Amino acid sequence: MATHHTPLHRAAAEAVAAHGGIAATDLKVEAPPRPELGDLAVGCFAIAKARKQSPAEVAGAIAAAFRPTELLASATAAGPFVNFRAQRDATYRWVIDGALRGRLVPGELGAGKTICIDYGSPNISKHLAYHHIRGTTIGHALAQTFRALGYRVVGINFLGDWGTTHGMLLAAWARWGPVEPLDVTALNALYVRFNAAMKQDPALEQEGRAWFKRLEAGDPDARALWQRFRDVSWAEFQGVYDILGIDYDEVRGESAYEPDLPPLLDRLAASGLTSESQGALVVELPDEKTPILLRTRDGTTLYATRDVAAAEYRWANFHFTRSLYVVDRGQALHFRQLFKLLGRMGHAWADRCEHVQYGLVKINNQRSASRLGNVVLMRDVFAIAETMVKDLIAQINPEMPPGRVAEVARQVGIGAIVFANLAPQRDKDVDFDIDHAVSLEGDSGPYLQYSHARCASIARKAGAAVTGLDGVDLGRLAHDAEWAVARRLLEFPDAVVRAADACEPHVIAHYLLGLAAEFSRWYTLGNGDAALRVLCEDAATRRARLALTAAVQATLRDGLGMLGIAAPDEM
RNA sequence: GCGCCCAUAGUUCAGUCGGAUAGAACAACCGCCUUCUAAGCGGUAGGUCGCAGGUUCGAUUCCUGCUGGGCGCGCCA
Repeated sequence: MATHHTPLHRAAAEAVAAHGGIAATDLKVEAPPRPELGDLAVGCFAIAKARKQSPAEVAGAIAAAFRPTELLASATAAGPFVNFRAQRDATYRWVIDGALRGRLVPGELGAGKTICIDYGSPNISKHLAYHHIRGTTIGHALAQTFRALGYRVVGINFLGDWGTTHGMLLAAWARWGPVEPLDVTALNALYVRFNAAMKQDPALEQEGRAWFKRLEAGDPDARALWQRFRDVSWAEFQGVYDILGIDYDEVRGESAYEPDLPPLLDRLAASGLTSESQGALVVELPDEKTPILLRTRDGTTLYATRDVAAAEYRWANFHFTRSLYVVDRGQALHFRQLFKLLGRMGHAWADRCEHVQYGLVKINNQRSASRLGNVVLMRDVFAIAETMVKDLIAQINPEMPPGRVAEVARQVGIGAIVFANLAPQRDKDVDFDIDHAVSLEGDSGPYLQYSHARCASIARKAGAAVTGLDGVDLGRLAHDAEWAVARRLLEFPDAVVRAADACEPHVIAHYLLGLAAEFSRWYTLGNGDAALRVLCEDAATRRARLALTAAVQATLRDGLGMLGIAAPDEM
């Protein structure tokens, strides 16, 4: 079952389906491997099976019976495939008009649907280390993508601000505090020191647990100190989110669910799901070797307990179509158990919850972890990237005013880092390497931004911006390189929908690389032949090429926006 | 031991709801700045798609086994 997102794809599928035997929505419409074969291809395998004929026979019959339509000019059979050629004028019109009006992607797809996305969600009192970039950028990209498709998105930062870890910090403060001025670096150092000390003296662990128990019991001193740690941490995190352009809809940490936990535990006990094991409260789950723990033998709650409460809160408040947890793969077991538990509690919406997992960011081939202290900070990598871009601009574009340089250097530097984290599939581990993370050429964020800046530069030089197709003679777009660009634009809707369905932003990242490459090939033709430039002599041709350029620019801008990457007009 | 994930060019990665000659980028080599920004473009070279079976008209894609690597497996999150 596939839904087609452009009228051309629908027309091609219908032309084949009209021959009988299969529904248009069951036909895959794709681009042929080589442009000389055609613009859209439909394989006749399924339909041939249904009709008990050979695929080539069916393809031949469909091609022979084909009559041109407003959108499709011709159909030819090539073995088991029917290859269609599009009517170029009509296609240019649909695709350019759609891109200029931001309506290439089906923006009504998510109408009336809500998607909760839990992403980022760092622990307070710890650094935002570089490895946090992965989940943060993937989650933000998904939020932006679903928004573009018309979904109501609730971006949630489920701050890790509760649990034994925070008791340990209070214990560390009691031993070695106070620390002034207080910032996340100081808090993180306390945490690392406490973990190191705990290795020497296991009794410290109990100290940490005792402090968390005091915190959970509402001890005013513990609460006040915890609140301060939380405020200091959030201020730091927010600075980073601002740089990344992230604005959460909900910042509700684990602590927010604390009042819900006693009644939740009562309800679970009453349901008969829970049992006691070695002093802890657990729930046994089908096909799981280990139970899920909800309360320690000390009587304090756990991550899983608060996750149940948070899931119920999200359902009660948002009635989500999907509830996504963008969290690293290491927590796969936890989420599998959590969702099973929600199901056993009778929540029919449990199967709308998805763990959107991603691979590790490794540093020097090691897993980075705050508690070990072997971290590279996100801010430090940002700073390196900005400096690299600044140097490059000084060489390439020395006339750019200094204030503008600072802004663009940040946009491009951050863009490079964000793109490097979004380009591989989620599941892949990525090794941190500064040159790779801040790649400025080849398949990179800056390459996309550069292509966008070139489009913008052409528009600037042309004077008036193209806002519509009135009076534009699209028949002037006669070059195959221009057509190749339009064909690529035609694939944007499907790329966006696929990215959203699979929660895979890299689909968009790779689509944009292809679009930028196609545009760059076209653009470069003008280097050798002035008649092939967008800003050529002939006014009517210039208008048509400007419209196509504007469509590319808009699509790059929109696509980069979905990835959470800025699209500067010059660089 | 059990579970989950990964394995494609020297390197980093696309392609995998089975389908037409497996694509980019980086690195190497050769070209293109009187050029709308060369952060670019063209070309050459580089692949037994980890191994072995199986299903199929057809497998890099699905299934099984194996090898190699990663992660996880009750009181952290």
